[in-house]
Amino acid sequence: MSDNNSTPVTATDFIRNIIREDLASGKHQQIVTRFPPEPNGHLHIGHAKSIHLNFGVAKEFSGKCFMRFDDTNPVKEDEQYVEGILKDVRWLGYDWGKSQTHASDYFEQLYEFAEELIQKGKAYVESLNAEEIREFRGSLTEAGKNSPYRERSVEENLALFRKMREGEYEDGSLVLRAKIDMSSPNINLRDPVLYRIRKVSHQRTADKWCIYPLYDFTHGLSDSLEGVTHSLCTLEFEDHRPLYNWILAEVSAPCLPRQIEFSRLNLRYSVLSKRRLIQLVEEGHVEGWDDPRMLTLSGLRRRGYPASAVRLFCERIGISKSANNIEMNVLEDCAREELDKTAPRAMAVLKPLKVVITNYPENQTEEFEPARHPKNPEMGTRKVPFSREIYIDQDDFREDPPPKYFRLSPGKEVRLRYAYVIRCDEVIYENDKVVELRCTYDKATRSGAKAEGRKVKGIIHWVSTQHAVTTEIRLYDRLFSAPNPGRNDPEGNFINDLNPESVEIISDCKAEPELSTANPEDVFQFERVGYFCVDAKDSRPDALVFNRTVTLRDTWAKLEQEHSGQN
RNA sequence: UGGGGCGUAGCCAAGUGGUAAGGCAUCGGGUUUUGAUCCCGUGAUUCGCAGGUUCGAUCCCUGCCGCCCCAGCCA
Repeated sequence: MSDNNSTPVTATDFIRNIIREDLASGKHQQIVTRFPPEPNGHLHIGHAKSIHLNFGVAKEFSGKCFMRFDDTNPVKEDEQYVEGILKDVRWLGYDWGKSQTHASDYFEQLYEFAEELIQKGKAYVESLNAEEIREFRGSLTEAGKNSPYRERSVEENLALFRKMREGEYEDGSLVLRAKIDMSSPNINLRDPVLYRIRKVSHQRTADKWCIYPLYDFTHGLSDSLEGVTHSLCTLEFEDHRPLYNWILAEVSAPCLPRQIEFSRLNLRYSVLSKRRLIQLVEEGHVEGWDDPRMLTLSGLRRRGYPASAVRLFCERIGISKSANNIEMNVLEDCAREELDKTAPRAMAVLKPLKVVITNYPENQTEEFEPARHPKNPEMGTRKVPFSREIYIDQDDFREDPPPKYFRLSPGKEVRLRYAYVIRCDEVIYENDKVVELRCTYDKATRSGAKAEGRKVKGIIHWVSTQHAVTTEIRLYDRLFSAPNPGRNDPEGNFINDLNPESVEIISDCKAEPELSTANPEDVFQFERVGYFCVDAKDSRPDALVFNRTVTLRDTWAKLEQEHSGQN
């Protein structure tokens, strides 16, 4: 968050409870956390949960949070992701100060720890190949077997390991393994691999190394080196905790952080695994990582979600260890809540229907000056021109109105927001299609004037045709049409569950002139319709493009749907 | 059928041996020149199931059921 006020500690979850106890008992004077992404993809809303937890907790308890890149696998990682990740975390509102680190910063120390393990007879160089290692590992129900190389002498192991570092062996020919217990019921303890040979250049250390440590060896030691007190990660690492603790106990690690696991985020009608996100991008189902339908941070941003809405979302879903499947409307509602407070209002007609006000003078124009925000006068006012010809939305007219339809229909009246009450006198057709409405206005009903006895229930938005700005609007909806994409496919193929209507582009929308000066990422509430932001990539001053962030709540649509559902 | 977890309202989620917070959704009602916002009200005789301990159990014990994770030289 950009403000410097300390956030009150209001959230209560099992992790914060542990931290409070550790602080109260004096176990820790200051808490230290870390957010450790691997630079091999972009951040999504699931990462936001972790960022919000790690940075949030550090801030709440006046601690510190490291921004650490877990870059131990150069074949998968790329420096280009680092920049994107940093940008996303910053956008979300977090600041790591000078505490940006890389696991690769510790390669030399990690190597020393590995030698220490060897010296203690707690690690050995393995000559079995990958397939043999797998076979020797046993299965979920069968114990593994000791490798024939398990009892190599310390001297031999040391010599071999040093030569591994020197580059004397080929990729995959040798690995360093921890010597723990091949019959452990926890497979992670069956002599896990600690180092492998990869003669590839690392994005940061270049060709300095040809052996790289694996996650289990690296993570706890990096935590320890940074003085992390609480190492927060997701549930799938629970089984790794004994190994995490084993490594820290066996070497002279500076401190012993406590790993605590929480459940990862699942959101209905979406996929969040990195693998699936990559597939969506690579197979072209979306435009890219920042496609507004993607729940990546860059996608949400481009969609128009303010960072505060994402933070609010993280706040609402909480932290626990139980499996969860959050309803999409929770996310959407967070956007509404934040945007309602901050978005200036404007009128825009998505699907224009021409209306001629027959009793309004031909060449007359007048201006209304409504507030930009109904509850926030500091946001000022805007000028909205009115004239004889206007556009209204096709949705706001029905030839044959259903019950409780408050909008325009033949012979009926509505109020034009901020302007006059009009009555529909005539409907003009062209090939059986309604193309124009002829209406008359009542001058006495001018906005602000007293017009007693005129109770017009319906209020619709409009735009003066001669003053309108033509824009493109992209109506986005959820990317998937199934609550759990891939769930009902035998192969788990989630592509079939893509929502074919996740985007509708309409190119001739009409907006009030005020919008002509809008800048990329500006968000507006198009009154009665929804929240829209200026697309950061495709919009140009003379050819505006808006993305729909989220619709307004629409009780009428709900009502109508219920009625039609009954028929 | 090895190991590790989880199971409190539609969706999240606190909680404790003493009689079930809160949020979102829902459904009512009020305000409103956005069918928006806002405001008020609304749901668990019950905490996966079955036993047991106890004056008393969601919380302790036993058994059962369901779901998730683990056999990368990925993280």
